[in-house]
Amino acid sequence: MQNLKQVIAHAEKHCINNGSRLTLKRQRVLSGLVLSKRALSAYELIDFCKKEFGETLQPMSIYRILEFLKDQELVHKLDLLNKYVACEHINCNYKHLVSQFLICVKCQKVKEIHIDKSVMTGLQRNVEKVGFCLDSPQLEMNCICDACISSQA
Amino acid sequence: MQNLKQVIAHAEKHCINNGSRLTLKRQRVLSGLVLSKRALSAYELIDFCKKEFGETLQPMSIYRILEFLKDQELVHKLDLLNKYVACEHINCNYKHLVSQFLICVKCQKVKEIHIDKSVMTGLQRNVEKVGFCLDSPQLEMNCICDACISSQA
DNA sequence: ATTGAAAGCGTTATAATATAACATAACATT
DNA sequence: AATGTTATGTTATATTATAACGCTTTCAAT
Repeated sequence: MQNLKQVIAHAEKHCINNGSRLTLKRQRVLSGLVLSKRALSAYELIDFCKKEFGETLQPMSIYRILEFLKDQELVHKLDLLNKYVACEHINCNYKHLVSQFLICVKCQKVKEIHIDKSVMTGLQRNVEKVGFCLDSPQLEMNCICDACISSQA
Repeated sequence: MQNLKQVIAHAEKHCINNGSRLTLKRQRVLSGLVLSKRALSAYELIDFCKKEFGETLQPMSIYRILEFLKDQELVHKLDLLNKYVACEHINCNYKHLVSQFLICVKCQKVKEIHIDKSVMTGLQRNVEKVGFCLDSPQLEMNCICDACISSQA
C-alpha cells in the first residue's frame, strides 16, 4: 500500500471519472478503512474516525458514505462479517472484477484474491448439479492468516 | 422431507443419544424451521412459531434454543444471512460432515451440498498460495434456485 | 422421598446494528 | 439569482443480539 495521500488522490480521480465527488467526509471514511488495514463494522469505523481524525460521524452518515464507496468499488462489504474493507486494488487502474475474500477469523485481516477459473468452473458445476445457479461469484471464506498461524504455534 | 412427527421423533432420539433433551420449546422451534422450508432469522422464527403454534418466545429464549439446536447439528446458522435453517440431513442417521450452503437470494430457500473433494482441494490451494489457511470449509454461496430461475423468464 | 447440581427457562434491561423520513446545506448549471 | 441535484444533518425508530440475575424443572445419588 502506498501512502495515504496518494491513495486518496487516486480515489478522488476515480470518482470524478465516474461523475461523482469524493467529499471530505467520504475521504475520511475511506482513509479510516485504508489505515486500519482490516475489516471494520460501521460503528467501529465511526470510533476509528473519531479517534484518528476527530471526525464525528452519525450512523446515518456512515452508512450512506459506505454505500457510496461501495458503489464506486472503493470498498467492499463482507456479508460474512457485516463489515467493510478497503478494496485492495484501490491503487490500480484496473477494471474491477468480482473477487473472493479470505477473512482471518482471528484478526479480521482480509485478502482479496481471484480464484482460478478452473476451480470456479468446478464449483459452478457442483452448484448446477442440484439445479441452482451461482448468483454472485463473490465468495467469502473464513480463514486464518499467515501471521495468526505463526503466532498460534 | 418426511412428516413432521417423524422428524421430531428422530431428532429427539438424536438428542437423547447426546445426553441432552429436546424439550417442547425446542421442538417447536425446530418444527418451525422444518415447516418453513427456508432460512429464517431469529425474529422471523418467533413470528412463525407464534402464528403456527401459538408459541410465544422471547428473543432471549429463541437465541438460546437456536444455539442448542446448532450444537446438536439439527440446524445450521448461515452467516451470510444471519439466519437459520433446519439441517437437510436431519432425518439421516449419518455422521454430519461440514456442508456447503447454496442460498437462493430471491426466496431464501437453502440447499445443503457437499462439493467435490477435488474442487475443494483446488480452492484450498488457491487460499494457501497467498499464505492463508482455510479455517472452515462451510462455504455459503449466493445463488438462485431452480424455481426462481424458471419464474424469472 | 429428599436433596443438590445441572439444565432449562423467564424476565428485564440494554447493547449493537441499521434504516426511515424529513429538513437543510452545498454545488453546478442555466 | 433561480433551479435542480447531490450531500449532509437530525431525529426517531426498527431490528438484531446479549448480559445479568433468579426461579423452576429434571434427574441422579443418597
